[in-house]
Amino acid sequence: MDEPPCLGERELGAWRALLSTAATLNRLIEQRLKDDAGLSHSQYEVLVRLADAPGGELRMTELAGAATTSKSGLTYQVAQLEKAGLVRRRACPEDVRGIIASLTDEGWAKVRATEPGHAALVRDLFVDGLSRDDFTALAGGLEALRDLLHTRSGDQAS
Amino acid sequence: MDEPPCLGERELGAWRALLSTAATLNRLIEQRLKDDAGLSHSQYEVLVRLADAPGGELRMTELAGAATTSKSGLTYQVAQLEKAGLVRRRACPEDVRGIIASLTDEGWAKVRATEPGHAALVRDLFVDGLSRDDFTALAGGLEALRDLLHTRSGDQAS
DNA sequence: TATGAATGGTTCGAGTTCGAACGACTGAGG
DNA sequence: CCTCAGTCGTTCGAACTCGAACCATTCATA
Repeated sequence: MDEPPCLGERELGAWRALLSTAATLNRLIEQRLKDDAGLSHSQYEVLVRLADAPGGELRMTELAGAATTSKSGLTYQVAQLEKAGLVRRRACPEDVRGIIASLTDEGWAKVRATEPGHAALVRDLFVDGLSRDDFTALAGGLEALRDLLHTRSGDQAS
Repeated sequence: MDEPPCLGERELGAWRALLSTAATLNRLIEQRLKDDAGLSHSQYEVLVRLADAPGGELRMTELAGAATTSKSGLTYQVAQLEKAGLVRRRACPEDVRGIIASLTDEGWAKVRATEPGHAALVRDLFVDGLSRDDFTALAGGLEALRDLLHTRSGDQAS
């Protein structure tokens, strides 16, 4: 009944499954994206976040907060995207420190062109592998975990 | 009834939750491991795989197959671990090409010293966040997905 | 035995990632 | 008006990652 000092079979298996699944999925997605659109996964994520935002623009901090990358990593990726002509950067009117990243026309076009193939692959690899019920359960668990971790991440302050 | 060309709310949410959860979890684990033991997450994974294997040794290929990293990445990490004195490499008696990586005494000690704290953190962040039933469902889904992807990954041959 | 395909592991170069340190700016409290 | 803590985004150096190219060796087949 008492908690063992280390993880049991069950927990360890689930943990490894999470790591392994995420890694493999990431690798396959990355490859497809590279072949189809010449984008890395993180670059594509940035583009999609922008496309989802009103007006296709977002401040760097908001972008970094939602993303899977660090502040400095975001700076790098946005610079790459700007070099590629997919994103433009401009000053934020309300705060001189702020920088707003916004999609160019070319950026919009790239997102529209890339999204269907990407979505199809995600569906193929991730969604269609499980029964409807299993998928629902998985989705629920993941979202609960994400929310939990999100609150946990912001708790460093005294 | 027909599948939409793009992912629905439901699927997209789950997909992002998976990416976000894995990334955050990885970051927190990495940090703890670095502070506690001076190891990166991938290094720790290599050590644990070895500790799980009979005799604390495994051939490079077997190690790479199970791990979340590529062949060349593994070479690099094992070299780091060897420099740190935690792992030794020796020739494989049955196949001159092969290399066997094995834990040193110091490697065993490191694993034993690090595991409890690591396990506690995984339990805290990953396992204890969900109810027993939710966790079981999540684990089942993840393991099914991993197996599916594993077969899918080996299908490149004609 | 010879030959060609496949495997095991390393090396190499380019790209990506992170955290720490930084300069610029804001906003609250005296 | 000052000052001082906190925020915004960038820069920097070091570490990590990957795929492709590469030898050495094995295995299958003739």
